[in-house]
Amino acid sequence: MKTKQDTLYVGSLAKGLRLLRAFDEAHTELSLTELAQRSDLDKSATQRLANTLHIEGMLEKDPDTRRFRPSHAWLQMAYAYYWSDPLVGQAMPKLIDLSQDLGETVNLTELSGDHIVYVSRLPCKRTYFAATVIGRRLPALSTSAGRAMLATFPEPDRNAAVESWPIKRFTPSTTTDRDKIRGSIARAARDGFAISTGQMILNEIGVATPIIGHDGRAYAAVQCSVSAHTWTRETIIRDILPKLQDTANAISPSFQGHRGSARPDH
Amino acid sequence: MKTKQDTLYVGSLAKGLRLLRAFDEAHTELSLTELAQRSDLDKSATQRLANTLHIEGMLEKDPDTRRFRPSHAWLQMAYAYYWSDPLVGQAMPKLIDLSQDLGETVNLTELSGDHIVYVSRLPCKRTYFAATVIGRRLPALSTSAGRAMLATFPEPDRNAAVESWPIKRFTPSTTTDRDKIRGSIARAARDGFAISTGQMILNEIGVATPIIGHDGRAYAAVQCSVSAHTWTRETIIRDILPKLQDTANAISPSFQGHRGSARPDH
DNA sequence: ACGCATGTATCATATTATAATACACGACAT
DNA sequence: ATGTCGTGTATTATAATATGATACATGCGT
Repeated sequence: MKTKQDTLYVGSLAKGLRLLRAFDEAHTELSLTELAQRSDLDKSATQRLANTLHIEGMLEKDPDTRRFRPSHAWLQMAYAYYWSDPLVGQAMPKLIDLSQDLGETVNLTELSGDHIVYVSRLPCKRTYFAATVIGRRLPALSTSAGRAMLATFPEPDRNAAVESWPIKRFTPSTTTDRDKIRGSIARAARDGFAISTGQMILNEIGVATPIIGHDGRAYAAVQCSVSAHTWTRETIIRDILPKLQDTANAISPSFQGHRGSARPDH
Repeated sequence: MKTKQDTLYVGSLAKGLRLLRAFDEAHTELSLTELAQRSDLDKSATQRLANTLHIEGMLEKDPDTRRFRPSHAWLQMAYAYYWSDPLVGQAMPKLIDLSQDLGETVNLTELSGDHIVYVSRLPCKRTYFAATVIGRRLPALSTSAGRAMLATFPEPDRNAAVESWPIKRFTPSTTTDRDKIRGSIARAARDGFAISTGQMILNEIGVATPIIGHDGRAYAAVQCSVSAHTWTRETIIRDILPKLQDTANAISPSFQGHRGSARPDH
């Protein structure tokens, strides 16, 4: 759009990234023309860029169907990420203990702009695979983890987020009323944890506790997803919450600072 | 091997990818000059490309230290990968059951050229975090999973691999003798599973069973890593192996075909 | 056999990325 | 203070590079 502005901006690289972003849960393998459509590039550009990505091992190409797919290199990216994120190394052993102790699925999530990202996931009970895979992004306001984190922010920031951050309706019971969300976050600020019901999946309850950073704010949270068939708000608070909080608290002190999410603001 | 390759090769994109590849377990955050050195690009190119990657959200930049790091987008790549890999969706529920049943760490690995890649990982016991993170690549010949897969290949292919594929010494007890490896694979071909001891980490035993594809070959394996302090070859074969095999067999029939790993051969 | 959609290859053109340069800032040493 | 070094940043003129229109090839359906 405004590629013109900067001589420090390499358009070809950016276009190549657009090809990569064309793949998601609904588009797992793409033909050349689909790729072109989804990344809004003309056929020639797509051809050249996709070919380059293929040669460089970022895209696999089925010799028969001629369709492209993410390669194993995409997993290596996650590998590199894990090492680069100081929180992951600190948290993993404790999260493993927690999941063994609880016998329920435990997740580590981080704030990423106005979304949360599932950074690590320890599935225990059989659960919807789809629900939370590593790397999934969800609107922070619609998740227990996001609310637990936001609850640690000063009130002005909190309110600004509640007003402007995106919300997406996943189930009929997803909360879209921002006032209710504000209330939920206020309660989380008071209690130190957040619980949400059926926001993403029906009959799914999420409970999250914040991992507080050096500045008193949380940019990460420990989250636990359980079935509403076997758990209630009360039993969760009684049996899960204490251990969840212990884990989050055990991670917090050993974790100082958070990854600057600054974007260029030219 | 310069641009002369083709007019279908976009050098700028390839260079950008080299920047991404500069990050690994030993290089978790890089300054501009480090980035330039590691990707073998001059300062100007690095500046432009890194800036582009930053603007596009692929690299975070610490405003103070000016150093770059992988962003959350790197996790999203793994997310997209998971959806694109037909094996993952099939295997996950069964792997979860298995890990719950065994109470030991279970991994799903795939063959990627002459390496194996950890595609999914379900940690149970506290274990070295470093050992196996998602996305890690290891020389196939040095791993139980790699040998279990190779064992399903016709003998000529097997031998060619044993001769030419790379080996890396990780511990004093890593097997570097290719004849011994050939023997290990031959045994795996006979038994239908592979066991290796102390290849990656001392006092660590790996056992793997192949996930057989449509052509009788395995491009994936279910693997289990346990401590030599609590397990022996015999107890593993008695208590772990049957369940491991059941799981691999349960995945195999529902999984037809494998992702073509064809590279361009111009 | 035909049209249509898709993947592939080619090539002249100028848009685009390039790499040399100069500037700014902080660290450290004398 | 004053110097040098190592950085990160910004600005150019230059031509090399990516571009996209085009033509060719291939398969699929009717």
